[in-house]
Amino acid sequence: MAQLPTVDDVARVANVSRQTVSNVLNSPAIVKEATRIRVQDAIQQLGYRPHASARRLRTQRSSTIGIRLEPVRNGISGSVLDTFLHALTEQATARGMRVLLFTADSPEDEIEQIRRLRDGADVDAFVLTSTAYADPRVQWLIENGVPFATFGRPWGVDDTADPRHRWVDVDGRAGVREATAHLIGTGLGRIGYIGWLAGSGAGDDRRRGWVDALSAAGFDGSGLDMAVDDTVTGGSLAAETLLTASRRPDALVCASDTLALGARLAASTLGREDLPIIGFDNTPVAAAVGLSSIHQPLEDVATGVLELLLGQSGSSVLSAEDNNEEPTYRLLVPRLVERRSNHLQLGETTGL
Amino acid sequence: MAQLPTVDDVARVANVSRQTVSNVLNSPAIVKEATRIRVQDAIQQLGYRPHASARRLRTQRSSTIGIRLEPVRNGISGSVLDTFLHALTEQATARGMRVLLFTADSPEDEIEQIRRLRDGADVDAFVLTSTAYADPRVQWLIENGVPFATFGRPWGVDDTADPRHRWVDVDGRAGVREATAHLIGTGLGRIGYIGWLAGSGAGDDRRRGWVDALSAAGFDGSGLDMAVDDTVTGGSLAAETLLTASRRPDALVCASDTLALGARLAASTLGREDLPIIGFDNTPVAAAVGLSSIHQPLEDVATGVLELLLGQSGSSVLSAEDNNEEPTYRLLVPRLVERRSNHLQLGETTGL
DNA sequence: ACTCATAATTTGAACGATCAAACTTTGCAG
DNA sequence: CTGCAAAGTTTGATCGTTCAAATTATGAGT
Repeated sequence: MAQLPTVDDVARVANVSRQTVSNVLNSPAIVKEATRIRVQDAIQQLGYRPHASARRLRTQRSSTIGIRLEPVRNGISGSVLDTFLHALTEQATARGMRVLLFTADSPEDEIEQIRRLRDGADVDAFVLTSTAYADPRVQWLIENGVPFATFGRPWGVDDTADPRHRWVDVDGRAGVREATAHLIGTGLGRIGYIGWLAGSGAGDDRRRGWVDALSAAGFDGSGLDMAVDDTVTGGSLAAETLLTASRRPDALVCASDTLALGARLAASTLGREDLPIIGFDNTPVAAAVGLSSIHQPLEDVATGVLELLLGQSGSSVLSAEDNNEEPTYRLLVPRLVERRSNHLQLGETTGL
Repeated sequence: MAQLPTVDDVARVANVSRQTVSNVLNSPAIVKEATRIRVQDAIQQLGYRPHASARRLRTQRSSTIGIRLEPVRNGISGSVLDTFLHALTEQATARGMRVLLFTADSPEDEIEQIRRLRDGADVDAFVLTSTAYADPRVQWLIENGVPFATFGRPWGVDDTADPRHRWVDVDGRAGVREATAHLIGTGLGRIGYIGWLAGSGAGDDRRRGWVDALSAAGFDGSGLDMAVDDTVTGGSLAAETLLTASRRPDALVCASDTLALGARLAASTLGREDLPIIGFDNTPVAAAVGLSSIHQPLEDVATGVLELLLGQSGSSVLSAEDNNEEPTYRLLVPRLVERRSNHLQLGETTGL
């Protein structure tokens, strides 16, 4: 295999100097048009592409974003991070940045991996997902002056306070509020809620949305909510408990599609195929089974993360210090996707 | 922020030359023990880490593997690639390699992206997933001498022929055969099969496994199989058709968990909660719903891919030419994971 | 035609590491 | 104590690019 062409090769063919070739690539405006065209032809002809490592060495920028790939967990909602990662990669590439993966066993290990990648000048900025109360990673990154942005709020601390923490999040509370209000709007009165155990930022936030909507409508939610692990079985058991209690809900809102799927299965088993159920995350599973769900605008999250890191249109990482009075966070609004249960659809198509 | 320390800084502190520091890092054996310790102390003290781009420029190796992140599709099986990606990243890191993501709209675009990353010397080798009949990407990579390995066989061409194509795959045929034989072993005679439409390598292969097992047992499969799109609805409709036909199956094997989930829903609707159903991929959804499934050893696939690319223990990419008579492919055997349907479990726990 | 500012281009140095070759030290046989 | 190979260490060059400063070309105003 022949060596890859270098700036010098291009310069020779175009009859200019190294630097002019470099200028055509990096600041075309300062090169005379005739020269620029000549150089571009030479680039085309030789199939030249700048050597990424050489450029990075000289500019002291890696143009690379690091992100941890979380292990596949309970899993139905795994597609959320997957979709986000896809959007992030796509948009980062469009801005001339690369996305590098790493894995870690724990927050501490994640910090260690971040340190490794940063010290090797491999990565300019990091994107963190799934932030928790008093997240140790966030604290470490701020203290060490490493540029980063998170998909997830700084739960626990005053959300908007620290401009050194740039974040994007989806307003789960508003989403659940809307979903609950929607059900109320269809004439239903007893809307149940199945959420996660207390203590997770996102979980507590979503539950508040349900409370909001009920009290706005003047309804009483007592005895209509459950808090369980984020598993299908958890959702099933919770739904079963609610649906066999004295005060039965006539619709359910769930903190995740996982719970919603469990609830759907339990409801069907109890002969309540028609029970309206709304999940959260709008996963492929929800789409497949015909569950309504609250959709997070993940592409917009990716856009937001990149804008906070790189500025409106830039392609190099801004340091956390030089923010120009812009807000350093974005709170996006999710939207409800309505579906009819596949159980019903199945019955209908059977009839044909 | 202070500049990161360089080899020269370490050399100064340890009272040796640049090169000795480099040797301590890259070939510690040739450095006298006393010196080595002194240098290592200095490295520790300064928190030195080699500048990745500088090293890559000099060595002309990026130590980076590129992989395309596919868009989230129909989706239940999305976790397969996710899990594989996680395993690959983890094992690659352990071998001193990085994993860089990219996206593409089509095979042609994927080739274009690969070319971009290769020409920029950003990536040493590529890992391809989801190979198809006469895959254009494979052909391009071979012709252009770009090192790569695929998760998926070279369908269509003689599997083992071309040593320039290094691949790892899971023997779906054997998996389905085993699953079918297992059902036969429990005394069932009419095992149905729901698979994909003809024309996909993996799909046709899996169907053969079902045929294998039936003919080995001397059973007749006619009228017991269906070919549909890989969707939950597809699985539902197929199962419904089979279960309401004159010759009804008393168990089902499916080409994916997606189909299996659909089949499970349809079976339950038809009052056949007890119908044994086996899916493929062992996704979180299957685990959640309590579906038996055929599990692909994705960690072993990642190990295999890296061994084919880097050799048994190396940490730099081997060119496709210098294979030492080793086979350039691996066909791994999946295993059946048995579960009892959650519908049943739900009923049982209700009884308590 | 002559300034002189500005545009356009070129040259030398540097980024931080490793390679290859040169040099110095060590250890052992004669 | 000398010679000489092997072990250990250092020096100079280089990877391909961009930065900073120096140089040359262009053109408007007098």
